[in-house]
Amino acid sequence: MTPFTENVIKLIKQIPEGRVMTYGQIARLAGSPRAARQVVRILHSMSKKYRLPWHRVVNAEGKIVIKDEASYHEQILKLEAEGVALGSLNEVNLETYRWLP
DNA sequence: ACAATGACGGCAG
DNA sequence: TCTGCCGCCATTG
Repeated sequence: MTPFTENVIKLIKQIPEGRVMTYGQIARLAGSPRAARQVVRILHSMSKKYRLPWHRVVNAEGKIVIKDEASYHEQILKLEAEGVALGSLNEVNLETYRWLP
């Protein structure tokens, strides 16, 4: 476990309901501005071991770019359940929902 | 132990 | 403006 990983986990756990963060934003706050992929990896693997709100993390466009379709739909449902309005292309209005720590 | 990969992002062309 | 390539580095096979 690295400090970066811990930071990422902490940040994700801090995201309130009804808000979202982007991968790049998390990477930046965790100390590695270009390490979005690590955030992805951490989310992917850690969400299984820890209970992380991974569904509150979207890409820089506010869209969900997950490969696994089951998880993709699950994320949409969870976001809607928390009050996040999704566009016709399942995109989040980051101006409105982006969480700033 | 080593190589490939991965829910992305930014800069270059 | 839009497309594509490269960086990033922990985790997984």
